[in-house]
Amino acid sequence: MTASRVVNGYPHVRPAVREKVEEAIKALGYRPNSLARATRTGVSQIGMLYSNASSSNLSNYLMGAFRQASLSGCQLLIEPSQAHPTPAQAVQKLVDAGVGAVILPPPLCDDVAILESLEKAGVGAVSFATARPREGAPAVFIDDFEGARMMTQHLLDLGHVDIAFVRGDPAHSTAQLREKGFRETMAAAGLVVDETYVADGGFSYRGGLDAARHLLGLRRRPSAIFAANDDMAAAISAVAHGLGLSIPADLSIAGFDDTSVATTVWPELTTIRQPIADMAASAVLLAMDLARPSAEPGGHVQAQLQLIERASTAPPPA
Amino acid sequence: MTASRVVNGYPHVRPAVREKVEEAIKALGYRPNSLARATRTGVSQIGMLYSNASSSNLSNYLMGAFRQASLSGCQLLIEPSQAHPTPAQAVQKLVDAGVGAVILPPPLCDDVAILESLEKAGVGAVSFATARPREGAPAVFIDDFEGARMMTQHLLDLGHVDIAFVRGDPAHSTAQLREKGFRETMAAAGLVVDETYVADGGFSYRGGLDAARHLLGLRRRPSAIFAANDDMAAAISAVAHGLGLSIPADLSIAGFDDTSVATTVWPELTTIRQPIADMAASAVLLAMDLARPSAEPGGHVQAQLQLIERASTAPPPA
DNA sequence: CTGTTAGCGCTTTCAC
DNA sequence: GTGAAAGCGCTAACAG
Repeated sequence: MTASRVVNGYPHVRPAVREKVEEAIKALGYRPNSLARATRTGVSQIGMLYSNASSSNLSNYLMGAFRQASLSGCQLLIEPSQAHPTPAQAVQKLVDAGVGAVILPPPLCDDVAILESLEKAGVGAVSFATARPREGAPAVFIDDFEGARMMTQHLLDLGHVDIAFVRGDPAHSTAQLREKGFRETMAAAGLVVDETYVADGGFSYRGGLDAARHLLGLRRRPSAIFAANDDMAAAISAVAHGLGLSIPADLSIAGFDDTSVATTVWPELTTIRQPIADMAASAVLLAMDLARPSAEPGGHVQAQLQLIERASTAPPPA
Repeated sequence: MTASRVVNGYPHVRPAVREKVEEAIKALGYRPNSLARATRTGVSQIGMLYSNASSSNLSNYLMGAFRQASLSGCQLLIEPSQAHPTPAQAVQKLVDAGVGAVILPPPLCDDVAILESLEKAGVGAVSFATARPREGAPAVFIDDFEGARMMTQHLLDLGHVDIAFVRGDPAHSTAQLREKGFRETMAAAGLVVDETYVADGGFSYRGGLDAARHLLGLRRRPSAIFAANDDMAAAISAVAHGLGLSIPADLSIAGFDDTSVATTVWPELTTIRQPIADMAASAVLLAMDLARPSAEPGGHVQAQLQLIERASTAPPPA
């Protein structure tokens, strides 16, 4: 019993005893059995939706979530939201399966109807990677505005002035914030954004292709293009190569997300990394809190962004 | 107890009773608790290595494995093999963690040294997606030769004659088999493979770029290129676009694997789909068998391949 | 064919 | 502060 307390870091154990237990743990190579633990604590299943949309990030999302679930001894039920006619049905399936809480990625995490039906069913929801976390609702998120600001500043610091921006899908709140981050940073540097330098890419490779053709066909070509995600940045890279431009000597390209395509294309993309796996792990933890009867809702976790400098950006041509 | 027998589909239960139990299960919405089950059956942890190499397939791999692990109530320990100086150390870490069996993707599944050290440690190994399953060793795999044959035949049926091939990393046994499948199908059609039409791509996007530059720079350009995986096919597509070629009107491109890039690029790639998620699930099942004391090794599971016809292939230009 | 007993590894509760 | 008792949901082994 005392050993249990030590393992769980509970108080009311004399330091001397605690130390002895810890020694024994090491000596015996003891590892707690999270399955057995779960039988007692009764932490049930938690549901996780996913949409193929952010498919490059999917593996990190799954990995982080499952690793945490393993550690915490809870069961994760994953459900592809597009396998159902409507996302609401996907959520319903999880509720019927008896999950204690649900993790909702965008755009579901901003869907009021789904949130309400969940509340009615008494099942908690954790918003994952939402751009606007709501008060009193558990959420894990990043600061999209700040990420865009960091990247824009990076390009500015490199000496770029003619910077183009490729927008994401305006339906996603993240896309709006990233654009805002770009615009305000440009303004703060005293630069006016030429509207022909802002193109729509819809977060897709295909959209990035179109945007790149427009941008690189301009009389006065930008010296750098900042795309709101990596898929679009990869498309821009492909088009630029096609036009015989060398990257980054003739053109700098920057992405956002640090998904696997960022290191697949050549040269590898300078981008903003979101710690998706850690974020998913946090979401599982929040969901487990929610599933407990002692539900104390409202935990917010903001993940740290990081600028990853790779080979696709450099100072502008002289 | 009788209920337990029914749930597990054991014999020695009168049909009438079985039916009654099943009714009750339905009426009560009973769902077995796989965690509790696992405490009794003692099915321990099973380890799973992964390499970023096939990163696009990673999410399917993880998803299939975790879903099965959830169902079977076993814990999955995943370890990125490149997080360690040598793959052997990654395996060792899992062994030290106390896993009962390990799932090995390529190229680890063909590494004799690793297999031997595992045997010495008394830990079973399941080969995942190996090209040459060994007798007496559990494995789940596909017929790479047959997949390459299917695709080559598809191009042949479309009317192509000048078909180029982009090889994978020759260190992977799958790469060798895919090339063999291509060559033998061409030979069977009475066609001689022009060696300038066979290029190395090393399974990477970068390598595909180089191969495409070589192939599309040839005096007599092939009318179709078959790449041994989707990453390389995507690279070829990018280069072709750059040269102003229209796909598939001027050039057909085919890939292999049906990873997410196949539907990311435009036009979407005709490719060979492997049911990675199902394969991973099978691997977990095999691993669990292995972890039990009653170890009856040698299960082989061959997964079914499917040709996915998308927009990147068409008859050759007139 | 069916039911009883015991126990998996852990934690909650409550005595001491 | 510490430990004894009980029980989570399930199944192996045995008894009837």
